[in-house]
Amino acid sequence: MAAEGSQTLERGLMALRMIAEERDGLTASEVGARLGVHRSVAYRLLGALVRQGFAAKDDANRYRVGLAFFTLAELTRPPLLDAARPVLRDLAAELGVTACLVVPEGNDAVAVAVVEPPGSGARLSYRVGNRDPLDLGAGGLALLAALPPRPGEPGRVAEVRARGYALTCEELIPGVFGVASPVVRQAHEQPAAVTTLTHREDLARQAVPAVLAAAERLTRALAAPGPRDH
Amino acid sequence: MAAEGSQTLERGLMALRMIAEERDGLTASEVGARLGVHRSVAYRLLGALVRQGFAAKDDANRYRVGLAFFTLAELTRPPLLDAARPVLRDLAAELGVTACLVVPEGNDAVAVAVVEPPGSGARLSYRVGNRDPLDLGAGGLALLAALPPRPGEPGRVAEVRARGYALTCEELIPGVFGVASPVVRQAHEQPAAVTTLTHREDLARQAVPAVLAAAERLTRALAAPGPRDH
DNA sequence: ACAACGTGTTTCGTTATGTGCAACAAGAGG
DNA sequence: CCTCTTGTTGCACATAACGAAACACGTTGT
Repeated sequence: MAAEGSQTLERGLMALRMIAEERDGLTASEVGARLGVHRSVAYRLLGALVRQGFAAKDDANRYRVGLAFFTLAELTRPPLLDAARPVLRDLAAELGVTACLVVPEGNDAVAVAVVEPPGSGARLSYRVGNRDPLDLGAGGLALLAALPPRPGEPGRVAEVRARGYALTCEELIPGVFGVASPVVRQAHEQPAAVTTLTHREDLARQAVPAVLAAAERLTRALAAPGPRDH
Repeated sequence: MAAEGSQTLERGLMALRMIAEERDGLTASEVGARLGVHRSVAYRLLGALVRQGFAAKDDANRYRVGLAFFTLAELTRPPLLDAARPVLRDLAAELGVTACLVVPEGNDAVAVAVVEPPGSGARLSYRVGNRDPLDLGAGGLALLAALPPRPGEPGRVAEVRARGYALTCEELIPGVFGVASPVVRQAHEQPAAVTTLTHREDLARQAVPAVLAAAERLTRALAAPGPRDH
């Protein structure tokens, strides 16, 4: 089940990920260095990305993601993301914590949306695309509770399933508390979970009702037929 | 300035675009047929896309876009798109027309967001990613009016610049009228334009004030510091 | 002023790499 | 039952990607 091959494609996709993750873009030399290949190779890879519209070259020869990337992403964007944004924003504003939406992939929980609280106070930053094991952390536990039972899942998942939320203390990151609640979806669809991060335990405990309400609100929003913007 | 090469990468990116544009995904054989290569080649290309997370294989061996694609798009998503969605939605609902946001690329106007009116009536459908020449159609003219003057731009651009909107009659598609107004942004930033499509001329003329208001609303929303969701 | 360095960019020979074909397994349909 | 199509994997060959070298250009430092 290996099916190796397509070295060039893989390197090109790595380059695409690199320029997407750097807000200021990258030069061909930098991409080559990170990829461990000669500058000229990176130059050609980036040229192909540009020709297909996935990257664009700056005035200063820095490469950033291109328009084709945005338009394709917009075409395939799941309604879940549009529905989640206002819910996360309100949650972050109400509690003053960082609010995320996570979905399962393999044995990980992946963050697909993150909203940090308004204002200039200290905040916990969590990036879209971050992944943590499903059996560690509030978000992953909430996902496990929404998924069909698996062999070897942690015992406390039953508790999360009964209560409707998960509260974890410093499980993933020292000094960080998490509160999460699953978003129920169609039986055949992948679940999701709303989760919040804070470094104060009292805030985490107070957050429980709001997180539960946010997950329910999102569940209802997905059940209702959303605006058709296709 | 040619810089050819990277055939494999280009084919892989084409495959990625294909599976993103088909809502139901594609099989390896279908991708191979459209690409003009052997099934086994498409199979290996798609395998590389899956390994990098840009594609995912269905239970029925159909390939769709993968999680890495969404997370990268979310990381690089311009604030313009988030700000535009409610504006376009209100505009579409108020007028009962299709509302779009377009940005310039090269000599084309590219649609980056489209909202169709609610309800089940007949609607003009326009897809994200569609591109039309800048000098044809209301959206393109509005962009030209917002861009620094170019040699050889159509004479009526001056008029659009003065009035603040463009109204075109069946310029791009027979029977379709367009109304557009530019969104003003920072001097060094790319302009955008709000545009609407309808097949009734009276609706188009009545739409002018609302389109102007929507473009102004979006301009103000971009000037204000948006919520930091990073 | 010059020199030394780091770019972007192109050309070129070599070799690794992707390609196409064939073959096998599995499933659907007739 | 047979047939057709699909997914999947070896294999030999030819292509296409690689890395080095070279050139032009702009910076930086001396």
